[in-house]
Amino acid sequence: MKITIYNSLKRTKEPFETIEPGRVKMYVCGPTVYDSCHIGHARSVIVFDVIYRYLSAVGYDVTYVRNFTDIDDKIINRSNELGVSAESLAEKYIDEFHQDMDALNVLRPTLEPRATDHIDHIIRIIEILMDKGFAYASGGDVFFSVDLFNGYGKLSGRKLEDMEAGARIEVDQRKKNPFDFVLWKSSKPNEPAWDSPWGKGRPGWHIECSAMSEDYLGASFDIHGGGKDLIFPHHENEIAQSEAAFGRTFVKYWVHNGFVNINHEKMSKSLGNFLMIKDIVKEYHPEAVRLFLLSHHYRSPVDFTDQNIKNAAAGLDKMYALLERAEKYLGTLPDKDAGYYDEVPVSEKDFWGLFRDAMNDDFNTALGIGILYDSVRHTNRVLDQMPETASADNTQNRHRISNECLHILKMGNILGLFAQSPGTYFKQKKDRIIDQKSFDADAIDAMIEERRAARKSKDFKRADEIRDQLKNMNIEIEDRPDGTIWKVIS
RNA sequence: GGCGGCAUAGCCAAGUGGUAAGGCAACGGCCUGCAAAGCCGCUAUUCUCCAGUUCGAAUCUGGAUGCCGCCUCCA
Repeated sequence: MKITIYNSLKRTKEPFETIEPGRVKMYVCGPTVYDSCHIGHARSVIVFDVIYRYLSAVGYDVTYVRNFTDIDDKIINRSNELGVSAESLAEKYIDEFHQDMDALNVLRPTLEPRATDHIDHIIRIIEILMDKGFAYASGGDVFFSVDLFNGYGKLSGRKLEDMEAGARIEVDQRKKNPFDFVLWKSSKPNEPAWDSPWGKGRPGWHIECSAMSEDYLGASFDIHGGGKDLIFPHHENEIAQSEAAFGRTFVKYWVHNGFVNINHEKMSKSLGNFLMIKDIVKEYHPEAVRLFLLSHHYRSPVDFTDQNIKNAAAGLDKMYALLERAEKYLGTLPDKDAGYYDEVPVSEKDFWGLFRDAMNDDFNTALGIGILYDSVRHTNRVLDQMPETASADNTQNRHRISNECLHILKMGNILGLFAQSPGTYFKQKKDRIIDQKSFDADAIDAMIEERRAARKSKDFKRADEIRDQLKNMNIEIEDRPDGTIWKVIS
């Protein structure tokens, strides 16, 4: 089955055919680094991380570029407020971005260019646009003339004459058309500035992406992504600039992810309900955040609520519990890149194949996660039918379990799950809770030991008393063949 | 005003013409000293409403209602 992608430009799903066979060139708009990243950034980054992982996994040679916008009005304003240089402010938030994304188990893209490293290239493109008559200078600013670009509005489906110019912002009188946008912006004293043929200034927002994408991917490339809000004006303007300058189709597939709401409300400054990544990962496992976000189709809005994220966290526990069980049985889990044992009958369902079908259909991770749950349940069922430890069992059964785990690990690898060993996962989780709730782990272990002794001497009354005591402390115990474990009920 | 999206069980959520995935919760069973975990079963004759196309519609068309997003250098 071939991959289909929903193309925002055509408003329909299309078969995915790369410009160059076997190669994918992908550009995704990264953050403007003037503040910490919130859950919305996480979604966008994770969505494209999964697309990157998947395309790579199925054999494409993927060049993935994600930029940093490190010069912009917001950065300048913030740096003035804080009394630090724009450069050091950007540096700080680039570091923080990396910390957040590493925590979320996001792979680094092939390249992470910064706007300020591409000023020369930006100026060259503006010069091309001036030469071709698409741009005009006024004062120290340079504007792009939208009326001269045939096809302006094709991505966002807007017609210039239908839009309410200046409905919400004052129209700049120097513009020939209110929708003309700035390519080069003259600087005020003490603002970061670069020399240009039009005087000292800095690039406009949109032009940097045209420059950086052309630099690393060429004038035409396969996939351009970003949040839905970027469709207009950012991506519309990128198309206009790049196609006007280079005379070629800019991007083949436009991919846009939906928003994250918090308790049914849009995140906004006025509501003050921004959820920052660094705060979320203090409370929830980063992979639970991934599982939650990827449980919805990437184009749909998702609603971040306590209930929903807890649901995902419980699901992740269930998956890791199965992996722990299998690991105990096998001694060690198979490597995700290992081959299947083909001398044992493959399970009645090829879960990895089904997962691939789901991903091939416009990266339907929600459907894929359903298949992942299916395979977890199936593997639990198979394990139920086998002796508890591998020592008493035969090679064929071991290989069968190994194959099932391989399916699960491969799916997890695409979704960015199961980066930890089950042992580490559960230990970290427990340590974190002990730390947060100041539990005395030794005391709990002592109670469990006392209960074990009571059970051994058939004093079930005492054993149940201890269990009830623990339950009152929000601790639940589980008697396994090889001992009793405990966990905190959340 | 222009453009776009969404409405599926108590909750979350897949599903774009062939008879409703998956998760959570609830309930019944197996297992267990009893639990927990795991497994099995059960849980929407039906997909906001009305009309139409079709042998057949959650899926297509028209209309209604409700909710949401973009048109602000917000992912």
